[in-house]
Amino acid sequence: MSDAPEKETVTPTNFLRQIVEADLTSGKHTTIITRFPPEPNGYLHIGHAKSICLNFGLARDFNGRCHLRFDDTNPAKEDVEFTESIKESVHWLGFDWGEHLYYASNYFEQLYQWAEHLITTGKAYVDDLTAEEIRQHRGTLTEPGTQSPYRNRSAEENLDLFRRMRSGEFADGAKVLRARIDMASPNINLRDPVLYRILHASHPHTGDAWCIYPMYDFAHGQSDAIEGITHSICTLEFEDHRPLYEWLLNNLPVPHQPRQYEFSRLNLSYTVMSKRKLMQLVQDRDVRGWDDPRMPTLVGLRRRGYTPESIRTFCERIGVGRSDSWIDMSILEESVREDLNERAPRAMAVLSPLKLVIENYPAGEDEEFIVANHPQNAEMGTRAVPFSRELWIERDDFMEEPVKGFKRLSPGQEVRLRAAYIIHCTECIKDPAGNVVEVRCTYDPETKSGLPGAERKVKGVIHWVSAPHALDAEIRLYDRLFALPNPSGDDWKQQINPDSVEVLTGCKLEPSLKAAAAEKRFQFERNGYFCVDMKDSTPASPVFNRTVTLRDSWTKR
RNA sequence: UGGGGUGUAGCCAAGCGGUAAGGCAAUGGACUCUGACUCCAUCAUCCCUAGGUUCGAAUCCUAGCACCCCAGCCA
Repeated sequence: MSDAPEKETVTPTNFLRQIVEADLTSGKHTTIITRFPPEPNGYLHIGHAKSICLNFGLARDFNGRCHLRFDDTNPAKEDVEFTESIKESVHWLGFDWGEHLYYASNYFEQLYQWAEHLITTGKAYVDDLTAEEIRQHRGTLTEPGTQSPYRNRSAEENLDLFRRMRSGEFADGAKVLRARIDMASPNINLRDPVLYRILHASHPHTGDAWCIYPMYDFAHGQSDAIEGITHSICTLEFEDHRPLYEWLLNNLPVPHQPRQYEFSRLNLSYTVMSKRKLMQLVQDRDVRGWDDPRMPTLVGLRRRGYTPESIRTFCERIGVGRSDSWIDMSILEESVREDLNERAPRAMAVLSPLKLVIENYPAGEDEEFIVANHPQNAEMGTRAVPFSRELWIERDDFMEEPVKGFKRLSPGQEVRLRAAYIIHCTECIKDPAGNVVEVRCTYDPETKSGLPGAERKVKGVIHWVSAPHALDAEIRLYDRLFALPNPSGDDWKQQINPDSVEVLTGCKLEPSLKAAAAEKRFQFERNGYFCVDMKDSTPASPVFNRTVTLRDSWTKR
């Protein structure tokens, strides 16, 4: 009956969606097939999430499919450790490749045959030049390259040599197979690119079956062709490779002609995204591992408390384009807040405890308040929160001499204890050094939360935890990993934010948090969103990670 | 000084010759038993610059300028 317009979730368009739409309506394709092709040499990060959401999202929205393909052509750098983690992260993010799990290494035999085909047709040759010599012959950006003296070997000789390369006759680096294209091409990728190199290394997936391995360029397009990929989407730095991608497809009897499209990779402020740098942070112990909650890896974000939904929302919001861009961290942060605000049950936790004593509350007595788990969603239920004469409150919620605009507790002032009573501060007690160690106050029994007539307005509301009932916990406060928006240069590690993690012990939690399961997320009222650490937390000594703070329009001033 | 790209608000990003969507950030206000949430309002006479075509240009043309990528037997 409502006239309210449907709240439709519009997926923002982008040039790739338009291409896919056009290809489908024109009949160029009846279904689309995309792929996400990680190299198993590291953990997935938020930049990969952009690609995953793009590729799997396109397939999902246009009733196609998306393959997960490991681009495992370099056994020197790859490891099974990474393939399991990658699969888990893709699933965690919410995508499923179904039966379509592939490895480029599954195509090694076919690729080899195609290499022989190239040799036979005079379009590839075995080169004996060293890596250094090949580099010198390549020319420069402004000068053409020069031909290798081995460039004009006969097809028969090349075939013989290539077969002997395969059989293991030569040492690493002794020979390579190169495409014969154009040493004078202005596109350096076309100056007789290396197709195969000798690598006497055991492969995580093919074992010792091979001692020659195809280069990326010789594996990727053909793998796309074998799988029937219609739209092969990669990042901008591969744009220069597209002529080579197409040259190979045009010169080989492939079963299908995929098309490559490029988009700009994600840059996120205050963090780093390159695998090399992430690896270095882990190896140098600047962080506690790939899943350190400060890392932009998916395992790190997960441990930090980010939800898969929030990361998908983030990827939708930032869009897909071709211009270099730096996404502000606040977009990622706002994406989790939005998700967690709706889904995280509320609880009270005091991070930096200050004792508060209610002088007119009978000693030794206590009571329970039934508190809603979510202020806007009654379906999330209620919980019992104990109250007593001695409470913990946040140190920051008391100021002996309040600054202008301070709405919390100070001598002579009153404030509401969330879900409980209004209290009036009488005095504070200090240690010999002058530090406030205890706050004294009185309460008004008539103002008990929920009581008729208890809605008297007070300027502030603070959270609290009953001291005798409190649970002790460790809480880890995380902040951005780097102090500068774009950590770069040789001294990029000098730019690590020294306060990127602050470990608080002796924090006080309300007792309902006792049985919280690993990864369970909460909003600690007025403090932020927190989750139970999936590795270090135990029922006896709980550990929480701060995912993100609440927006704060007060301390900002 | 070769080749390939990109330039729309502080950060992203729609726009596809008919008179600048949206999000994040920011600002002001309302509401509030979370200084949260929510809500309302403000935020590009202008689209890298300069010319040109056109009744009309961010969109087309020309010439510049700035920035990014490419010289791994990495991907």
